[in-house]
Amino acid sequence: MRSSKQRDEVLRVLRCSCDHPTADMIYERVKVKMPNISLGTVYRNLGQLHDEGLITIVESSDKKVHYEGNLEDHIHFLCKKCDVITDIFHKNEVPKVFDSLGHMVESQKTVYYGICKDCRNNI
Amino acid sequence: MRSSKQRDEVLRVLRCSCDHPTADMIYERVKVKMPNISLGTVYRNLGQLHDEGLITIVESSDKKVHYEGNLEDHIHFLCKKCDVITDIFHKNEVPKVFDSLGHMVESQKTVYYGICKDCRNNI
DNA sequence: CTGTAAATAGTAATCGTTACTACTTACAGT
DNA sequence: ACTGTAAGTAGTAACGATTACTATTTACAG
Repeated sequence: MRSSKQRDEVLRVLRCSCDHPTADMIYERVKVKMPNISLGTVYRNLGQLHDEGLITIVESSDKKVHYEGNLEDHIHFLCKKCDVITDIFHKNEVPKVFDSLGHMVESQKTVYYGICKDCRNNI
Repeated sequence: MRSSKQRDEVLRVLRCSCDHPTADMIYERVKVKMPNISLGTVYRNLGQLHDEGLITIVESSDKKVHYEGNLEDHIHFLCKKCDVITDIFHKNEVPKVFDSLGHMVESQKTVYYGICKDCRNNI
């Protein structure tokens, strides 16, 4: 992967975003410093950064893909009314944290990511 | 919500599916018994069933929404090569299960769902 | 420098999902 | 049973997030 100013700026913007922006939101923020950047460039670089493991994709309620630049291990609370995603960093005190934040938890999901047996053998 | 044969069939198909089908896959399966059903009907009923909490949405690697009719509490393993989603029901023995299945886990995500403080107060 | 392959801007195309419309159906009230 | 009506449906058009394409620019190895 060659270096590019556009990709650097996309990554910088995402590292500075504490919300979980979509490609379009990132596009608008990158345009502040790079008015001529193309939306396609943002999409391509987000894909590359994700492939490299430098950013992650966050599940959301709308149909758009949300990105996150904070790689620190944490969990998400997703409000089903306003769709806001809240970061929770105190992993070991989850019930206590939700209690103090005032959020009402209704359910939870855990997903593991990796490579399955078949794909490992068929390389 | 009034009863409808189409919605009953969509739910029946999803209850019998052990994979995690998309709206289009469900459409094809429902068409076996109801050849004239409309794709829009499938989408609308999937939305209603989800709103009623009778089915759940599963995160996936492609851009499509995957549905699940199995409400039993379990976790998912998502292969990043073949995108197959595997159900894991032995929640308390996760590392052991992955070991015996031969899957290589690289990362995990936990998401909590509910209603946030602000939305609870603004009702 | 210079050749080249990757990256970009701008635009067109794709396709999963929603919206719309005329028609049908479930079902509550008579 | 009838009937009014509002929800549900089939079929099709529209939408919009994402991807593909193309001519041009840029990074960088030799």
